[in-house]
Amino acid sequence: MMDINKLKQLFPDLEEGLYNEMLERGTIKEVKAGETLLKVGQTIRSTMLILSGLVKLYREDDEGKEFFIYQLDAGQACSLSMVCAAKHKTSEVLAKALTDATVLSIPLEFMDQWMSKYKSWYQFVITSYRNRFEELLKTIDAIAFTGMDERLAYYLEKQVEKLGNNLKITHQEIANDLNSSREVISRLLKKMEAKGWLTIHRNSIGWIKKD
Amino acid sequence: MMDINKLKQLFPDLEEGLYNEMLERGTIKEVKAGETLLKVGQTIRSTMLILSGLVKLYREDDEGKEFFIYQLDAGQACSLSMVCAAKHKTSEVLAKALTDATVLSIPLEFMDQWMSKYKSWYQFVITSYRNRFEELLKTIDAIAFTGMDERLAYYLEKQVEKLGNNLKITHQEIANDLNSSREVISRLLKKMEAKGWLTIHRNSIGWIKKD
DNA sequence: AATCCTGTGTGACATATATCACGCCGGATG
DNA sequence: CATCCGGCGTGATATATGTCACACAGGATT
Repeated sequence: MMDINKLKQLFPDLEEGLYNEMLERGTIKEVKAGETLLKVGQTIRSTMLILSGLVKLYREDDEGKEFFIYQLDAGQACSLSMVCAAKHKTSEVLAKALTDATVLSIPLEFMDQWMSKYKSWYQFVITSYRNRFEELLKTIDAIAFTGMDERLAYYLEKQVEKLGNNLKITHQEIANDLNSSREVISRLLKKMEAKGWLTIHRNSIGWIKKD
Repeated sequence: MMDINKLKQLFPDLEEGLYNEMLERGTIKEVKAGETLLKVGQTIRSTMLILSGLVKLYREDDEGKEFFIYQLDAGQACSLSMVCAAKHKTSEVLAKALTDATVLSIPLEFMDQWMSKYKSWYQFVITSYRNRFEELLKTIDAIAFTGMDERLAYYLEKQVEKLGNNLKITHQEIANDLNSSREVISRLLKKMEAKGWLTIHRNSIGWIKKD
């Protein structure tokens, strides 16, 4: 159950009244691992705050290929859904639950209200935006400046940070996230294993590299 | 000379008092084409609003290679410099004037003040952020999903939009912006010329393609 | 045990892009 | 005019990555 204290832990530094209003106005949704929270093109009617679990965000191309851009932890929010100056904006990204997750869904109409009513809210929104922005820049660095090998290493490191050093993931899934192909990923993983960075198992990867 | 009416034209929908304060607090700076406005790692002490000209934003890698991410027109602002919850943040991007430009430089201390004082200001900041964010996503699409040919076309189209259909630019400059090499760009341009999309001249490119 | 199915390994090949080497051209400068 | 230099064209080649074909292994199902 979600009470105000948990909310405070997850989203510190907000105003008292805001916590109450969040609980009052929002609805809690449970999603299972693998489920889609938000599709590209879907009209955004509410904003989502992550209470537990991990949510992965993807960019999609015309043919439906999915490119992983970043993921959201508990205590974070989908920045894009928090600001809709023009109502009926549609989503630019695809959001999927990586693990089972709980999200607090708040109808958009409160966004504008809270922006002016709670100073702490717009600060939250703005720092949220800024942080996501910086992640995007890092993502761009990875694609623009480095090869698949470094991108893969960066990807795995991020996953390990969040999920611990025994990743339950297939080579194919990694390939999809990086918009590459299974064979390429397999070969690169092989090289990394040879360097002693990790161990390859069926359906999982054991991470060893310390730095 | 910058008066309040020009300011209103460039940045519509702000509050009366804000325009006055902008002129009062800000300093106007003139920069020549090619000059650097902001270096990576430089501490941000003020925010910049573009009054005239075009400013290009780059991401830099360790070896100093510059990757073009987007550009700012008159009436836009460097989003990253507008929010500095933590003071003494350093810049994540490199900003260079593409043409001669005029910018309004406003010390950071006013940012927080204005955020709470002027509703229109934080709306401006937020929509600014959102727009830049969407541009970043498009940039990611271009690198992640498409080849050099499409990226080049996209790049040229954007330039033409802002600068008209006679671009004064060298192949080398394009290559730098796209983190590619001159030869590749030259060859691709050749193909596009063959398709009748443009004409190649020394130091310039004439754009023909309508859509 | 025999069969399937999914994940993985691997070689051969295609393609895009980067890099190198060199030559050419045209405008600027002496 | 002669020279130089920056911008451009072009072939040869290297490398990274994507693609195809197929083999294999291990767990699950029958």
